[in-house]
Amino acid sequence: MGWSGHRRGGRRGYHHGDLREALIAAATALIAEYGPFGFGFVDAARWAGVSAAAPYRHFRDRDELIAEVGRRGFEEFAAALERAWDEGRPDPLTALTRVGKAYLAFARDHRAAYAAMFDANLPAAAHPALHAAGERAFAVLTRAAGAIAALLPPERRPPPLMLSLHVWAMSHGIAALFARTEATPRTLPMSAEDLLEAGVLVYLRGLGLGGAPPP
Amino acid sequence: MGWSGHRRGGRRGYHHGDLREALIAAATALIAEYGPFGFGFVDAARWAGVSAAAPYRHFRDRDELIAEVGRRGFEEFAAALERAWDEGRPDPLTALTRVGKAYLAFARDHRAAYAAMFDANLPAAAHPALHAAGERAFAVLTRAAGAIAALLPPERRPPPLMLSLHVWAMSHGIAALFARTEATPRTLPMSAEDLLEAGVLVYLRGLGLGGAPPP
DNA sequence: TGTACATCAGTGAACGCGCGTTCACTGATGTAC
DNA sequence: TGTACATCAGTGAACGCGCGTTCACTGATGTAC
Repeated sequence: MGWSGHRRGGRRGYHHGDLREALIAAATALIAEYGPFGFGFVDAARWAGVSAAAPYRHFRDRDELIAEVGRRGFEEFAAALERAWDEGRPDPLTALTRVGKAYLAFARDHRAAYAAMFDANLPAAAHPALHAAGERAFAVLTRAAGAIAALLPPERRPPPLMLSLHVWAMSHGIAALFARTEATPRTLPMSAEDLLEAGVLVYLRGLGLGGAPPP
Repeated sequence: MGWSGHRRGGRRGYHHGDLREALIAAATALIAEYGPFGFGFVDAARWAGVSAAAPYRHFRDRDELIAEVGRRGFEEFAAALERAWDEGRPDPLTALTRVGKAYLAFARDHRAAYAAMFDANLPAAAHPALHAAGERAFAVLTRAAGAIAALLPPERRPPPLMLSLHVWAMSHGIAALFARTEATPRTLPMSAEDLLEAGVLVYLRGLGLGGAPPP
């Protein structure tokens, strides 16, 4: 995956073969362990088994490396949400619930990418590719929101953008507060997934979707 | 506020007078500017105008200083939410809307504290006072959620804890994604405050509160 | 197929820097008498 | 009221350390002929 060269396995000689990829893998591993601020260029080089000067052949600085981890993260994230949405099959509400689970699964399984995407706080202006990828991922959500909104008669139809912002905010809030177990050993009455699913369902019901209030 | 001594104004002689407070102020200023990972013990000392060794008289290390900023943040946060809730006057829905605004206002006006509270990721076990203060702040939300839930007939009443987790998650999500303007110059169709208010109202309507779906 | 050459990824030594931490000290403060 | 003394907050010098960055270099690779 993403491995373009003819070399296989580890380092073979004076040249690395695919140091760029190795550095991205290093950053991913190190961010997952120490957070986006807890690692450095030298770490990444050491992890990849090259000298401290080598990374400069591939990245201007640390931020550019983090930005690349985040950019790829957003691409994968968009693909995962897209897959979960599956064009709204079998119906938009079921599909949106699946998207929520995919969101949390991504945050949990790609901690480094998620941190690079949302915690690293890289200025959009300095990292346009990162920002553009973020927009693409968000667009998937907004498209889903459009399909949900279309279930309602036009006069009660909310702006899809608002809907997607709400879903995104609740997803991110739950991911940030509860799904990354490490620091907050808060005892939840339910799993993060169930909490998000319940929240989104209540919200959709508030829009007039999915039946009457609970019995 | 919190100034217990008889000294006023700045440094006067060999002894600082209230270095502990000065270091907390320094950390607050520095975290607001560089984030919880972007400053160090030496910075804080310099900011407070003392030698690099002085902070050790008051804090074991950097984390303990951050934890104290976070602990105080949670105390203030709890007080601000409590004030906004105002025992649910004039009615719980109006009061909860006020709490939402207070939440975002706090995140914006106390960036350093908010970051120390939610981004610094200090292990709860190592910082029990911080964790306890966090619980107290969360308890305010849960109390409000109880009053909201009590508006519903028992057979349709959701667990207050779930309700408060949902409100908290959406508030934190919006604060993290949109209210801290710096990194994400996303153009919102409305203010973060209005977005949160709308989200919470839709959610409450989904619970069966606050009237029918919009016209 | 072989050879000379250009390219450029990675080296390793070197640097300045600022951080965290320690230590014996110093001098301001409060208190006992 | 004055004096001697204990306390301890803050000093400043010193240290080791690892980071980021630069530089002239080296040697592996691919390619032109």
